[in-house]
Amino acid sequence: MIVLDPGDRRPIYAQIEDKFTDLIVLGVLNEGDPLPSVRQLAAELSINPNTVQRAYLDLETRGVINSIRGKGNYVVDTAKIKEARKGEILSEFREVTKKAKDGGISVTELKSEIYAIYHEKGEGEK
Amino acid sequence: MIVLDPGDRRPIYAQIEDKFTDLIVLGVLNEGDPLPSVRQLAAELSINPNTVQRAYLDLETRGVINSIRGKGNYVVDTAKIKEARKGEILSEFREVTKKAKDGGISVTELKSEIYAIYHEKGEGEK
Amino acid sequence: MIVLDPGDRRPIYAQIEDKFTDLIVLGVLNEGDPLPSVRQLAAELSINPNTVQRAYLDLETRGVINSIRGKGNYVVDTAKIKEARKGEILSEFREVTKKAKDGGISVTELKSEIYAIYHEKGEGEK
Amino acid sequence: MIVLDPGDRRPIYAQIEDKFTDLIVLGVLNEGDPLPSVRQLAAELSINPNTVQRAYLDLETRGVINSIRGKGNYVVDTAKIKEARKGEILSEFREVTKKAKDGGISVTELKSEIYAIYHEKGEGEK
DNA sequence: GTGGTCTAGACCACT
DNA sequence: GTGGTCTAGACCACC
Repeated sequence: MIVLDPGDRRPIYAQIEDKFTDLIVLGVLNEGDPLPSVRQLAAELSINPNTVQRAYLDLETRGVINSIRGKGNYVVDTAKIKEARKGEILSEFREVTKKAKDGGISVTELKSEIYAIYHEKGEGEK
Repeated sequence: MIVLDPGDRRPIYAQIEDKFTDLIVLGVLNEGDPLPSVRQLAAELSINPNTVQRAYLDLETRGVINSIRGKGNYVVDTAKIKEARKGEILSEFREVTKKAKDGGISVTELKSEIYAIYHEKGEGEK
Repeated sequence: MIVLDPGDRRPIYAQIEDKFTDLIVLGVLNEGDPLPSVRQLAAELSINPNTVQRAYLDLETRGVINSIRGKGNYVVDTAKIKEARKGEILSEFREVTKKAKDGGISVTELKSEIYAIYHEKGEGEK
Repeated sequence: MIVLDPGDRRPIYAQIEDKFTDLIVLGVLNEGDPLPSVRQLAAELSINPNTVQRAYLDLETRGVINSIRGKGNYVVDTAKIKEARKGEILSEFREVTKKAKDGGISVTELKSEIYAIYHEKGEGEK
């Protein structure tokens, strides 16, 4: 369900957090769904349970999941997450577009990139 | 000439490197132009000279500048830099566009963002 | 009769204990009154019978109820409970008042809060 | 500067967080002031550096302090903290006052407690 | 020197 | 079984 990218320079816990928010945004995980247990996910990824714990703690702080002692971790609030995520992406998009403008990249070039991505047939990757 | 953003979580040396490549891409710095001396820049930004040193060292490794012992640091090779930078930006742009697609953002929305950025009146600074 | 608050971070057994002492302090439950059976309450709240058992055990240890094998659990000693509870509340009250003082909250502000609470029309529930 | 209460049932990291926010509310720590380094505080309290780290991380997440790699942790935003703290205290105060009302404690009794606390001479404790 | 991440292993509280 | 806290000790990145 979750796969780590060893090439990714970000901390492991951050990758885990992102993967789960992705799963929520994509609609794979829905309100009330349980996350894998701390120990189980740690075993699956062969990392330390503390690292998973930390990721889950962050997710709880951000209001993405609800941790219940002795029971498990459950998704909450998918709507808010999706909205927040959309805002983040748009702000990133604006930033990189500004850089593109400064770097002398033309509007047509950007639009053709968008076209390519939104109309690609096979999902080839992942 | 260079301003640090304390809110930026990236290491200071990385910020410095980026600022200088930005200045090159924007055409403010051109082939042969001198960079401020390590000590002077360190004093200006009130940071440790080691940090500036490291940034300059990285820039030299990447072939952006040329360090001459006892003389100073000089810009080289603006063309290659500009090309490389353009590639980086485009790859970033593709990545964020993919995320936007997954996040359910429409093509029209992206295009309107691009329009807004490319047609905004120059607002002097930042 | 008893309702659990999932938002409450305290352990379920503690919530159950508190609810029953509340019912006693409020005069809903009186000396000799029976508590619901372990199994019945567990079913009602859809929680594990062990959790209810633990709550009842604690209440017995504190001398609030009397467990009779094969018969049930009965309230004892309402007077002592009420006194003890009053002491607890006052000590909590003192503590938070001290914090209020340190936090720069004025006496008038506190008194107006008290006034509001003691004179509010009963708002049925919650 | 910071003292732990072994009798306190709350986790150590939570105690540390509270102590520092207290110091801010009381005006002992002000905007820009540095906190003790992770290792130093850990040594002082003879606890594990990880525990201090966790406390500082939480404080940073809550926007109370600013962690700068290789430099230290610095207080930010004292005004917002003080306001938030005041709100928390008032809400606690309301809650315990309601309990007092339900427990049959009179308004006069509460007011006399307030008087005693706000007018005590020697600060005896801490 | 500083903060940040991770592992290994232990113990506790709760269901 | 579950999540939560803590220790000990290591290594990295940054200043």
